[in-house]
Amino acid sequence: MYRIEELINMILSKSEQLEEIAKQESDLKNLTQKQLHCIELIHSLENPTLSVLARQLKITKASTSIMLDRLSENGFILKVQSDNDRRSAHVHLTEKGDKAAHLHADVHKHFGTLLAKDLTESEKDILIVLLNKAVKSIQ
Amino acid sequence: MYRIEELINMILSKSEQLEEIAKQESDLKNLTQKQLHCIELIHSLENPTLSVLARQLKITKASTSIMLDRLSENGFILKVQSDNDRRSAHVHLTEKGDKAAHLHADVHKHFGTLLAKDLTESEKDILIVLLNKAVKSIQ
DNA sequence: TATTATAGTTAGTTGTATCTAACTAATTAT
DNA sequence: ATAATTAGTTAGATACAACTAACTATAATA
Repeated sequence: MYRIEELINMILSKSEQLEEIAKQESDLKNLTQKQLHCIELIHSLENPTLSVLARQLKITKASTSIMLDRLSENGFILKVQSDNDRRSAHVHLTEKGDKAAHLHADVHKHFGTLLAKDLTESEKDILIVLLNKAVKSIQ
Repeated sequence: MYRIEELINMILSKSEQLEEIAKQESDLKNLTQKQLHCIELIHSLENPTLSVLARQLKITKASTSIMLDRLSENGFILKVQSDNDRRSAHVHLTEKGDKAAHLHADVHKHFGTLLAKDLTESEKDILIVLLNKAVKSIQ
C-alpha cells in the first residue's frame, strides 16, 4: 500500500512517460518542451499577438520572434496581419499546431481512462468526489 | 465538479508549478531539466559509470561526458576513480547534488500533504485505497 | 505636426544539448 | 603477445533558447 506522496510520484512520472510516448508516436517528435508550451499558450490565448505572447512566456519579444519563426518554418503556426494595427500580427495555429496543442489534454484523457479502468462505477464516483475536494486545496 | 481528466490536468500542472517554485527558491535555479534528470538518474542508479549513465539517458557517451563536466564545474557531482577498472570512474553526487536529486520527491511530499489538507481522516484513507487500486492499472 | 511610444525584426552573443569522428588508455579475448 | 573491445575524452558541427542593442514602421499623444 503506497503512501499519498508515492502515489503522486507514480502518477506524475507515468503521465510524463505517456506524454513522451505520445509525442514520439505523432509527427511532433522534434517539438521541444518550450515550443510545445508556446503552442499551448497560443491555443489558450486564442491567437495572441507576439507582444502578448512574449509577456505571457516571460521572455523578450526578440526571443519570441525567433521562436515563432521556427514554429512557422515547421508548419505549426501562421502569422495573420491585424486589421486595426498594421504593425502587428496575430499568431494562428495550423492544423498541425492545433494537434500539438491538444497533446497534453489527449494524454490526460487517456491517462484518466487508464486510471479508472479497474475501478467499479461507484468507486470511480467516490474517487472523483474526493479528488474534487482535494484539488480545491491546491488552487 | 470536474471530470477525471480535468482533475489529472489540474494536479499535473499544479505540481509542475510547485516544482518550478521550489527550484527558484533553492540554489538550483540554473539547473536545466536535462541536468536535473541526469542528477536524479545518478541518484537512482547509485553512482553509475559514465557508460551506464549514457545508456540510461539514451545519449552518446560524448554528450554525457560534456554534461558531467558542466555538472562537476557547478558542484553537483564528483568523479571517483574505479578500483577494479582504471579506465572508468563512478559518478557521485555532492551534498548539493543530493539536494537537487530530492527536489522532485520533496515537492511530491509537499503536494501530497496539500492535497489531503481539507480531507477528513477517513476520506484520506478512502482516497489512498482507491488511488492504490487505480495506479495498479498504470504500471 | 512633432514627439513619444509600441510592434516586431535583425544582428550578434552566450550557454546548453546533441551529434559524429578521431583519439588514448586500459581490459579482455584469441 | 597481438588483436579486439571498452571507457572515456576532445574537437568540430548543428540547433535551440535566451539575451541586449539597434533598427523600421506604425500608432498615439501633446
